Amino acid sequence: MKDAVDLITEQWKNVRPDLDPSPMGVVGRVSRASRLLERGVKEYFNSRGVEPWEFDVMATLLRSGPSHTLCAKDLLGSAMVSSAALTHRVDRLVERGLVKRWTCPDNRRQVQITLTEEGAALTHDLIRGHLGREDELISALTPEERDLLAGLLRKLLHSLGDTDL
Amino acid sequence: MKDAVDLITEQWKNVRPDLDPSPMGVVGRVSRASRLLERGVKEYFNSRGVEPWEFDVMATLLRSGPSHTLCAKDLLGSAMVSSAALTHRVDRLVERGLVKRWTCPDNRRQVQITLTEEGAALTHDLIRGHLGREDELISALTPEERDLLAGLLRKLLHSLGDTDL
DNA sequence: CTCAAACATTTAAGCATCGAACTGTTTGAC
DNA sequence: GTCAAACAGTTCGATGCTTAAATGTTTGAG
Repeated sequence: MKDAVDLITEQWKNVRPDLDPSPMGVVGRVSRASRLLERGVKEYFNSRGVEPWEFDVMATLLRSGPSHTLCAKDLLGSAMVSSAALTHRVDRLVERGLVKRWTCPDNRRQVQITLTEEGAALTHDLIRGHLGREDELISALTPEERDLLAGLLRKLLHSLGDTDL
Repeated sequence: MKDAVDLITEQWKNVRPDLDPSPMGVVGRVSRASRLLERGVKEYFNSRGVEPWEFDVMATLLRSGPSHTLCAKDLLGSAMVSSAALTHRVDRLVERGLVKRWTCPDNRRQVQITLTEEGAALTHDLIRGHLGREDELISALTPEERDLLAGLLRKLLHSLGDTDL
């Protein structure tokens, strides 16, 4: 069964027979799959009145430990966005009362961000449905295929220098 | 070898042992890989004074056939962006003299977009380096692994309704 | 001790995106 | 033939992102 990327690589072969378009077969599919998956994830969060990035920040705090607190720099590690974008995200979450921002007394350069009770409760409430939605989105793949796919991507991510923390 | 997503799923298992975070193992990795790959691709294009979306539009026209022409609707099919975004992209490319926009005489609702000589030459010039860069980005994977990965993603994309044309 | 460099975050300016409303064109049911 | 609905693009307003510059804090070389 052909997909959009097969059509694209075939077209390239016609136009530029001197080149091997196969790298697109991987990069293009990762990119397209990411967009479609993120679209599906966004649908779920929007149905719950939340933006995906709001969940991302809150989930990182919830996951981080019982204090539900991280400094901006550590939050930045998982977020894959610029520090300016993180400042903006935290601004919005503070406005919504989902996180608190406070200066660390030990190092007044650092800003600590803590999930409020409300933020923690909301995140706990969202995570089950979120995982359910993700499971739905990849339901075409068998458990073995999922593991295989995750394993290949892990190897790729490692080579690209992906690191948390 | 663990990656960032392994750490995230482990943290979830601690915080919510009642849930199975494994769908994140797939969705999270696709998303992170996509961001890192796109960052690498952007570096190449920026080094050549072009934005990735400029190349995307021009490459779609170049691939489409000898006339290097498509109407906006067809361009939209491959782009995975809104029609508003496409209008904006074409505006910018017209300003740079890389494409021409003209109303189809047969159906005056349709706008045709044609690559200029300069746009076609630039795209021909960019494609080799682009494929080289993509090949570099996935160089950690063997040819067999690339095929396997592409195959799994093709299956996933198909289930998500990805279609060109 | 001092002060320049390093560090952590915020502010500022500019851009690409989106959804929704709008303009102009074509189709087809009557 | 007429006119409402469908269609193809564009415009508008708002959002979130980026890079670069700015602010305030800490460190450490001398």
